[in-house]
Amino acid sequence: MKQKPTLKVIAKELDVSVSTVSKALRDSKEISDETKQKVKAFAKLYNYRPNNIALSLKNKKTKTLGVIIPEIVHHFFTTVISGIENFANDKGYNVIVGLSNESFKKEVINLEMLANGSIDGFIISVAKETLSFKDYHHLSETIDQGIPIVMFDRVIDEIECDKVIVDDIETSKKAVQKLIENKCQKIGIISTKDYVSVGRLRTEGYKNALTENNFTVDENLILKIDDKFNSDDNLEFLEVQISEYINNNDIDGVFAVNELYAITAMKVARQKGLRIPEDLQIIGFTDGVLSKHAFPPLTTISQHGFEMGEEAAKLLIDRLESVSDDEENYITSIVKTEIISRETTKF
Amino acid sequence: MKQKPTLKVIAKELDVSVSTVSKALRDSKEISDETKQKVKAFAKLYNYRPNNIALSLKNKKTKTLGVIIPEIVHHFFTTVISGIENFANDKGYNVIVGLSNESFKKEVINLEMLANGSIDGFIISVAKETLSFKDYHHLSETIDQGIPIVMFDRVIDEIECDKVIVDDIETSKKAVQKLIENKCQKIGIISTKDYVSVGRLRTEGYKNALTENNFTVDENLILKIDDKFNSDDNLEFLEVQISEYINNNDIDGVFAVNELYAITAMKVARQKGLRIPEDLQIIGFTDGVLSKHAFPPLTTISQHGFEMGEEAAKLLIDRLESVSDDEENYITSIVKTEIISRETTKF
DNA sequence: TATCAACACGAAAACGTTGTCGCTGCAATG
DNA sequence: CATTGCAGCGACAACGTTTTCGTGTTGATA
Repeated sequence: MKQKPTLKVIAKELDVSVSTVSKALRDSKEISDETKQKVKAFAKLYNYRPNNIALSLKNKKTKTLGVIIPEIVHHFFTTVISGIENFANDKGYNVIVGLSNESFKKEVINLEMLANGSIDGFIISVAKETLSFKDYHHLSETIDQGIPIVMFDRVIDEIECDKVIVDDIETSKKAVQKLIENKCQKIGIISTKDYVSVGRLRTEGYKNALTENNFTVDENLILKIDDKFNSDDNLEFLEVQISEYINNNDIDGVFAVNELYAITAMKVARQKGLRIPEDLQIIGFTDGVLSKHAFPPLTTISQHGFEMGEEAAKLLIDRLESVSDDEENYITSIVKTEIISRETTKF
Repeated sequence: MKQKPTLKVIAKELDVSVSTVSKALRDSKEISDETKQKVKAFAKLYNYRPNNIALSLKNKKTKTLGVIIPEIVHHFFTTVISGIENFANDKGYNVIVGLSNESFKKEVINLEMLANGSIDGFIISVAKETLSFKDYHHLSETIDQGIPIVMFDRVIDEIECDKVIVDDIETSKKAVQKLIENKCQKIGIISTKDYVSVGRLRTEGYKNALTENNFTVDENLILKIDDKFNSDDNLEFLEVQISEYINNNDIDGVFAVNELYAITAMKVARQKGLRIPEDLQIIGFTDGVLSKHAFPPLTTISQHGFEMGEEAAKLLIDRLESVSDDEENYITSIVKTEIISRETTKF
């Protein structure tokens, strides 16, 4: 087992000083070509790599981004991580991932665990529990300490920082508009409780589309699922709620606020003998594996998670590397969405 | 913006030495109760947290694990990460994620980027390209430098290190056995090229099951998909291959080496007018969202990714924290699999 | 009153790196 | 020959922390 060589051992071995070795490796003009050759050859031979930790300490920069998300077994979030990784790696940054599991406490712990010098900045999608508690002190304190945060998807209006979102209102309006154009008469929405910002906004877009087309908004057609935690754990509960909803309302079009809700709606509709899209047209949100491989393939809205991730990473790194330190000049970046028409809608 | 306080500023503020502050905070008995109170109160007030980087440099331990996987938009891998995170966090470790995108070069870069002191050890599932190139120098060199590696799922026999796998041969044998018991007469397998260890082993298990039941092994029934890269990029290609395969062989049972192959097989079978499971029974490998939400729900083998992740993290942390430094004493941990019977098999 | 332990604290080194500054010796200049 | 200039290198501080090893003061004991 070869131990990693340090400047010190190279220096001793070559009988020069540490500073000389350092300078030689960085091609300083203070050092003679002869010495440079010697040092570089030796360094190469022993596969010298500067110790990152020492550099971090000296530079007060870790070149590492902290990403905190509610769950990782989730297509959208992993797509975003991909985008973050892609951009960050290109810029020489590493990505360290923390999972909140939708829990406020775990989110706080994760933040504190990393905010002690381990990372230069955060990219966060906040936990549902945090949103429902409305307790954001950990976030504002982090920003206060000079560690920048970029929020994506689930953002908090009260906190000032860079944000990356889709235009939820406009997007869901487009989706409902499509349902209307497809001759749906009675259109429902399967959404989340209002404390989840995306759910609230998408419901708003749904309502807007209806009123603009002279449909009356029927609150009975608005289902707000209450799943505080990881949705995979209470699938039956979800199914029961959606089943009741579909049985009680003879809708012919439904907009679901995420993929899972849409797929579940398809499932219960099929059990009820409804044909898709003849009897019921469905549009989902977030284009993941499920939508693509569902039967029939689900018409859905693509959030372009990869681009969101890239954009979030770009905003964060820009802020980290900007010398001007212009706080309060925060950017909210809105990434475009797109309806992917597949087979759960007539057109 | 409050800057993070250091021991030095606390010391200056309280007019004591840095050592005194450090000792007071760590409850050293060298320090009087009075001073301790004073220091602790001040530290709390200014929300002092020891700088992790400085600690890492001093202790030569980062308390960070590097996880390198081929892709992250992938149910199995994210499940494993969940397990790793879960275990690692409990032990006070962070997890830094690197993506190889199935590329040898990116795997090497990721490894080098982290092996300079940023992490204490690696958990890796190697890229397909690495497996096909058979170039493992980056892995052996890392181990040589004293950085332990734990491999999972896709492992390399030639490299000595801790490993976490499922018993692929035995598991796929069980699956095929089930197909046989379900009265299938002509059973095929959709696998990968042989350089992917899991594909090779699962094919072996398939053959074993057949011969043990006095079936003849027909090489035409063995489809070895050649997808060197991210499988999502060439879905059509995949579909074409599987479609040809199913059209040319009138099989009534098929074992697919992963979820996507199984789902695609279902799709082309449906297009061909085959009923599932009446005309064709299908078993997949890796229980992900697709299997659960497919129509009909797919019978599949659960690899227990979460447990694999936990086990990998455990092996790595055990090795990191073991004082005895007993190299060569490597463990290969085999986690149990389980057949989840759903509706693509008769029983 | 002299000796000594106990107590409470400070100085300094170390982890690996970079950059500033200063020093030495040699060549070129007047 | 004396001065200057510069090439080439080393010493040292600094980043923030922990820990070892002093060191000075106090109070008690002989």
